[in-house]
This record gives sequence, structure tokens and C-alpha cells, in this order.
Amino acid sequence: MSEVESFFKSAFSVDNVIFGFDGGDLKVLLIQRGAAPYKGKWALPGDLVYPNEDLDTAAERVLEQLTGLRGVYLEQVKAFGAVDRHPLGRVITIAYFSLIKISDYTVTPASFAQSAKWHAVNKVVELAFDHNEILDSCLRRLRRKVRMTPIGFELLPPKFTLTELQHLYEAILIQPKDKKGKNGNKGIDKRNFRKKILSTNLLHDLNEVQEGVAHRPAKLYQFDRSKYEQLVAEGYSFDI
Amino acid sequence: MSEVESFFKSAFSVDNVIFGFDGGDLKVLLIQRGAAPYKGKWALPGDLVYPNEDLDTAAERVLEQLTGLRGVYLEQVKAFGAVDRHPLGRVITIAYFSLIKISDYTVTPASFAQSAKWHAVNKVVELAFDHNEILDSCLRRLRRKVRMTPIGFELLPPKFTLTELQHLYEAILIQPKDKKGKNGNKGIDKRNFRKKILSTNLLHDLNEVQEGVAHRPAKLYQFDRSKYEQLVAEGYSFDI
DNA sequence: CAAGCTTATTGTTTTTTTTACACCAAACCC
DNA sequence: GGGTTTGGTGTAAAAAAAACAATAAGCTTG
Repeated sequence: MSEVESFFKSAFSVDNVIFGFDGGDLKVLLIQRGAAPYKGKWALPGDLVYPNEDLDTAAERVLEQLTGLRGVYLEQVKAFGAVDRHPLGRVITIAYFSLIKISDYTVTPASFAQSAKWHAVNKVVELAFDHNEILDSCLRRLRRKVRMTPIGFELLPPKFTLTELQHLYEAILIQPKDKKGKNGNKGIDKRNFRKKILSTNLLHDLNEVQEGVAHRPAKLYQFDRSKYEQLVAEGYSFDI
Repeated sequence: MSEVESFFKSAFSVDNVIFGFDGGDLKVLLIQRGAAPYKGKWALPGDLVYPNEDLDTAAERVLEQLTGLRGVYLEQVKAFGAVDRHPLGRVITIAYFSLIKISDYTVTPASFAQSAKWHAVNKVVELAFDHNEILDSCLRRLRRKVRMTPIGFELLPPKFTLTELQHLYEAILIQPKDKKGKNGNKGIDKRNFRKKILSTNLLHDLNEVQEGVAHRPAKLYQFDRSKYEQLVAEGYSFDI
């Protein structure tokens, strides 16, 4: 390792916690490492930052190389820099999380040989490096942020039902506390949730309904981003 | 610059926004740079991270070298890594903020030749590098955090009055919006503030009063940290 | 096509939290 | 002892949050 170490003295990287929602669980996109260290382990997608590249740009690049997506929600969380966090040298990493519509991600583009796969965040295994810790930080950040800003919609298709939206909030906010038995996590009250979310006036009723469901079809809504931005300019603050 | 540039390729630093409270204004401790770049400009205290030093440790070191203080409140905020943020090379910096009791900071210890000085956060001038942006981020973080966790007490002496505590919250939370004229920033209602803060039961009434004031002396209180930690263990969440 | 199944939709009441608001008390100064 | 200054207190109205259950709409099945 020593000749590697002398070459590879100090560097910085970005790691990206890419969240998605499949209607039931909150998921995170992980890659299986094809090379040492931690070969075979699941890890967050990430890369070293290029010498002339901003941190945000590097995070966008990692995201695009893996998913082909651009212009999606991306937020820096914090830096992780424990001396021994990387076995081959001093590498501090800047953690980001991004929110994508899971249906926009099809299969791994050709450019990435590694196998990438969605994992339910509640069932994530042991990851490479300090990536479990990074994931935890990003998840906590998401839990806080999703109640203060309307970023939840980034995880849903453009048209969605109120039930889907509620399930999204439940998947993000309700953590499995008690292992089993009667836990206090009842879920969100349906009537109160709908009342609250509709009272923001940020959902546009499309006058369309679901199709192909074996029960009463639900109405479809769309998030009205321009209205939100206008309200923010007037001092409005989203809060769910 | 080119020979410097080739030597000084890429590095990381920490910068520390050290907050204090003098009874009236929220302050930040700045140093005046004694060397290029930005010689003579005010800047946040910071330093390069040593090769075998954790990021948190580096931030603690910067704080201790400047103030002589250890074991004070310190929190990482985020990384700043624009390509051109440092004129001499690629340096990304990890921003921290810390909260100290302003009376614990006497004068610059001998180890630091630079002149360090408290500046009211509302009147901070143009700083070196991207330090204004870093300060803004840390201030926003403090504003959010001070309402969610009882960190405000870190800025007050061990014994304080409710009026002092209220002034602290006002100094942190009320931002001077409208330049002049009738702004909407009325300040916090005294009765409601006292009701709310006392209802947490986290303030211990010391049965002592102020001395040497030319008016009715106020009662002194102390923050009960052990009670807070016990309540947190039971699921309590501070909220002001 | 009727009965049954599944999910969607809706309103009221109670409780809790937040806001608004004004007067007397205590110490010092002169 | 009267004036000045800051400390300390309660109540009522408004707003927000929480608790709670019956009917509606479409599909499936017999």
C-alpha cells in the first residue's frame, strides 16, 4: 500500500445519496464496488473532484454519469473528513443528496459498468467507507427539509394523487422505531393531511383521475411551482 | 503567482465563525489578515487542515489558538469549494461555527499576532475570500438551530436573567429587514417569551437576584443541562 | 346485475398552541 | 418621598392541530 499512499496523498471527493420513491418505500441508489478497496461492497456513487471543477459540478457529474439525469434537485449536506476514513490516503468527501423521479431512472447507462441498484433506505446493508454514516446524515437532512420546503414533489411523477403524496411523506418521515409489536408510528391522519396540503393552494387540481385501478380512481394533482415561487417572494414559508 | 501555484496545488482548510453575545448585539470574531492574499482585510479565523488531523480537530485547534478555549460548542456547517475561491490555488474549506461566552474571551493570546476583534454581525464589512458567504450560511444555520436546540445558553454566562435571554434571542432571530422606517420586526412579546421558556422547566431558579443595577433587580436562572439530556432521552424536543 | 370489495373523499368537534394586550412591584436616584 | 427604570405577571381571543367515521365511486365476482 505504501507506494500507493505516497502517490495518493490527499484529495477530495463527492458522494451522492440519490433518493427515489417507488410508491411504497424511500429508496437509495447504490453501486457495487468493482475494485479495491471494499471490492464487492455496496457504496454511494461518488468520485474525486477534478482540479478545475466546483464541488456542486462534481456532484452533478456523478449524478449524470450514473443516471443520465440533469437539472434535478441536489443539495450539499456536509463534509466527512476523518483521517482514516479512506484506507488509501487522506480523502475528505463532500456529501450531497439528490431527489429523482424513480421512473426517470431506467437502467444503468452504458458508461457505468458497475451494477447500480435501488435499496430501501430502511434495509440498507453495511456500506463501504463511512457511507452508512453519510447516508444517515443525508436522511436526517431530507426528513427535516421535506417539511420545510416542497421538495417532496421531486420524488413524484408530475401528476400524482393525494394518497401517493401522503405515502411519500410517510415513507420519509416515519422511521421504524420499535423493532416489532405495537409501535407508536400510526401514520399520518388522512383527513388532516389532505386539509393541510390543499390549504397551501400549491396543488393544481387537474380534473383528471387515475386510470386502470380496480377501485374508485383518485383525482390527479400537479405541484404549482410558479405559484410557490411567487408566494415565497411575498414571504411565504412552506410548512407541513 | 505561477510558482506558488505549482507548489500549492490543492488543499483543504477549516474556517470558524465564532459567535459571541455582548448583551446587545450578536458578534462574530474576525481577524485582520497580516499577509497576502487579502492583506489587511478582515477574515474568518481558519487554517489548513494538518495531514493527520480530523476536520473537527482542526476547527477546535483554530478556536483554541485564537481564544484559548476548549470544549465549547462547535458545529460543522458545510463545505465551500468554488474553483476560484482562493487566489493561490485550489483550496476547499469546511465552515464551522462555534458559540462562546464573550466574557471568556479576554484579549488575543500571545500566540496570535494578528489583531482579532468582535464585529456586530449586522455590520460586518467586506471580508476576504468568500467569507461573507460563509458567515451568512453559518448565521442562517444558527438562526434555525437556536430555536430547535438549547444552544443559546452557550452564549450567556452561567447565571442570567430572563431579559438577557430574551435579548439574546432577539439579537439572533430578528434581522434588520427594512432599511429604515417602520419595519415589522417588533421584537418578542415579553410575557409570551417568559411563559414559553419557563414552561420547558429547563431553567433552574437560583433564588438569587442581580446586584448593582439601578432598578428592580431581576432573578437569576441557570440552564439545567442534565435535565435537558434526560428529557431528550425520553423523546423531548426543544422548540422555542 | 346485484352484492361485495377496495380505495377516495369529505366536515365537525375538541384540544392545544399562539397571539395580543396593560398594570403593579421593586429597587435605586435624587 | 416622589420619580425613574426595569421586572414580573394573567386572561381572553384566535389560530392551529388533533381526533374521529360515514358515504361515494369504480371495479370484481357470482
